[in-house]
Amino acid sequence: MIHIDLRSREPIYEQLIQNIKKLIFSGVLKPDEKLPSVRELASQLTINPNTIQKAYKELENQGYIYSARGRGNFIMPINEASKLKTYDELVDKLNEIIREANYMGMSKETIFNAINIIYEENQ
Amino acid sequence: MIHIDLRSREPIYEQLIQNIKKLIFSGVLKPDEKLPSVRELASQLTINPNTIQKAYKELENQGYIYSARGRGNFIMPINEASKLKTYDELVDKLNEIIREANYMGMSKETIFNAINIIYEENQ
Amino acid sequence: MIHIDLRSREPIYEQLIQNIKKLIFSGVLKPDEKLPSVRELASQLTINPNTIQKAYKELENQGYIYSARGRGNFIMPINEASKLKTYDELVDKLNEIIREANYMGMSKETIFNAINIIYEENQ
Amino acid sequence: MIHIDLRSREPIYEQLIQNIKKLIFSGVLKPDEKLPSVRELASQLTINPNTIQKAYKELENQGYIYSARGRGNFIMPINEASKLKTYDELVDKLNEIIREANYMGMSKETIFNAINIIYEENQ
DNA sequence: GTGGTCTAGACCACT
DNA sequence: GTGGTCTAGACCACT
Repeated sequence: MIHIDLRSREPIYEQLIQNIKKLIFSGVLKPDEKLPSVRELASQLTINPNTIQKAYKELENQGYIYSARGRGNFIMPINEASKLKTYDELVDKLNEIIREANYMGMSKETIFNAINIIYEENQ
Repeated sequence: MIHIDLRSREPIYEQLIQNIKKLIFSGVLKPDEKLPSVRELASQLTINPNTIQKAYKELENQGYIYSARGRGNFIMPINEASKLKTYDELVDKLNEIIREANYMGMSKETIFNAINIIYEENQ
Repeated sequence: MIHIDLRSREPIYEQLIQNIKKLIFSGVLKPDEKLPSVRELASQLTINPNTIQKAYKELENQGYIYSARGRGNFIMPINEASKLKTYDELVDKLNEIIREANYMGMSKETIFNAINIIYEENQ
Repeated sequence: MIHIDLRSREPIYEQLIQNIKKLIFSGVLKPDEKLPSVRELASQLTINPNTIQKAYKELENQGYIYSARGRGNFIMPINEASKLKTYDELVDKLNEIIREANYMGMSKETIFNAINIIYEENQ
């Protein structure tokens, strides 16, 4: 489920973060579900436990998981308020993308087409 | 022209990068135009020159400016190759946004509405 | 009574701890009074029970509440010893605050003014 | 200048953070001054470089220092806006302290006396 | 030289 | 068993 490219210039812990986020967003990992323990995932991926720990810590800082000492790491459930916060953040990111797309000469249609294709792929 | 919110939790050099990108995207800064020197901008904004340097360096890495030793930093002109590269990168970013939006329960319509509003604001 | 800002960057369990402390300090929660059960408060606030548990555990570690297995969590009564301990801890915290205030160029008067205003607000 | 108690329950990296903050607040470390390199401080204190790195990273997150790859870590200069931000944060902390002091039965005079003594000690 | 990432392996606190 | 901290030592990117 988790794929790490050890030859990539992207740090392993960053790849781990992106992988786990995808699993959360796609619903593979559900709210309050327990993540593999640091050691377990480390041996599964043949990656050092410290690197897993670093990724989990960062996911905790970003609000995607929570950790309970002696019990493990768990997926943070979403609620209405966190939805609003995320909506604001996503709109900010969309704004940046659209400004850059405009500068690069892409039309509004190009952007809408791209998004339509993404929605079809994600279905 | 550049507004830095020193009370924000966003690092100053990140804010600088975003500010300069906005000036590039909006056409205030034109291809091959010279940016203020590190020292000049530092004294203007009463910010540490090292912070300006860090922002310029990152903008150079991202391909938005180029530096000419002894002459200064300049806006990188766009060409077809950079357009294609940027298009691919923007689609990747859109993909991430849409995955997270889906997870947060936002409909396709919500996203399209947000984008329409952004286009109206940017006009 | 308890207000959680889910959009804040402050972790929810930290906000919970601060909220419950306020209720203790203001006398709303009295010594030996029973706190809502973990499940009860979780459903009231539509927050994950694990988060409530984490906050209760930390309040217990800090000496503000005690837990009686099978009966629930209760407000810890204060005694002379805990007063002395708290006094020393508060003086340590004040010391840190004053050192940072000095560094930031705030005068002694600024600090005393701030404290006077706080006392008026808390009346 | 930096004193670490290896037998303390407080993690070494936390002690390091507090020590460096004190050096900043007392003016021993000045704005834009270079901190000892990770390796240098590690060998000075006979502590592992990773632990120093962790402390420096956290100080960077908290806005007290900034890091420049290949050059070192430096003290973040203060400015008017960061003063305002800090003022707000310190008032929040004072508020918490005063609420707890009230609860513990300490009078306003007790608090003011404590602060006066702290100011005399810091002179 | 310097920060950033990573491995291998250990011990502690807490459940 | 599990997360958190720490040591010892290595390699890479950047200045």
